[in-house]
Amino acid sequence: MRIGELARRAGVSTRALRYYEQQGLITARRAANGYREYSEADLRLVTEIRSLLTVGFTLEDARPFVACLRAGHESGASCPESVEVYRRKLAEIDGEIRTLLTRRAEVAAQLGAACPGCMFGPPPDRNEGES
Amino acid sequence: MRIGELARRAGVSTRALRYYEQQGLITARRAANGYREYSEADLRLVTEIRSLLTVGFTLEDARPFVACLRAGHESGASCPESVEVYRRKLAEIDGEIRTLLTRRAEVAAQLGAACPGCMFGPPPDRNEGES
DNA sequence: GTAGGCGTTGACGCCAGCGTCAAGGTCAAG
DNA sequence: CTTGACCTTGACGCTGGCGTCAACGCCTAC
Repeated sequence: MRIGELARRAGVSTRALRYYEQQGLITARRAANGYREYSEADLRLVTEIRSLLTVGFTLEDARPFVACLRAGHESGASCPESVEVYRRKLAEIDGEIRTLLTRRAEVAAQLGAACPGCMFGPPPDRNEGES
Repeated sequence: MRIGELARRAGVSTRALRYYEQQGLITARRAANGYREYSEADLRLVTEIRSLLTVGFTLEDARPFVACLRAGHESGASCPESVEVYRRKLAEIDGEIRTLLTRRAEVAAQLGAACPGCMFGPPPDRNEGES
């Protein structure tokens, strides 16, 4: 398939696909006229990238997953490099959550001091986030 | 005082001060030779801006606080516009925390599926963030 | 005079992940 | 032949808060 079809099926823009290629995440066979030609495996790669991005990963983070799929594994997370990225990201997210909780407490304290009676409820509980 | 001294006393770069001025957050009287001249009140404004930025506010968010101080109030948070920014920010932070908790759960689930036994403990609890 | 430590404005660089034109080539349908 | 949908590369724009030159003026000390 060509880039337009891949874009539609993957739910991304053609610009994004060319960008991923430029970043070395995906590659494309070229037809005689210069058009990019993609396979079903490429669709799989792009959907993997997209799902990772939507969870807050960067394109750099996605590299090991793509490499893992390219290496023939069924899941992009089957390789130790991918697992390592997961662990790193988990720690990173935890750090951000802690930072935000600290900020929230500071801002809430300031708001409470400036305007007693303006407060809502408590910070979001971790139970809410679990699906 | 001139820009260098203000920068040292406020703990920011001169570039930052000129940027705040360009954004209309602070203003400076000009000496005969064109040098910016600041007062103690300006130092107060800059420290207010800095403390807000470190808590995750943008310069845009800081505007009402600066205006409040300029209006003669002792605290930048004494004005209703500032309080409104606090409320907005609080809600914003809560949203980000919820997003991160959701992501954390998703990533943890993926990690658990890809590598059973790789998990650490639970997500950070809200009690940790409160000083 | 001159070294050098202060100040001035202007403008590009950075980070990420693209959006959005610009200016064209390709190909099938009518 | 022409229209029009598709494709190509190249390059600037965007968001925020500055860092970092560049090229120059001011002022004091020696």
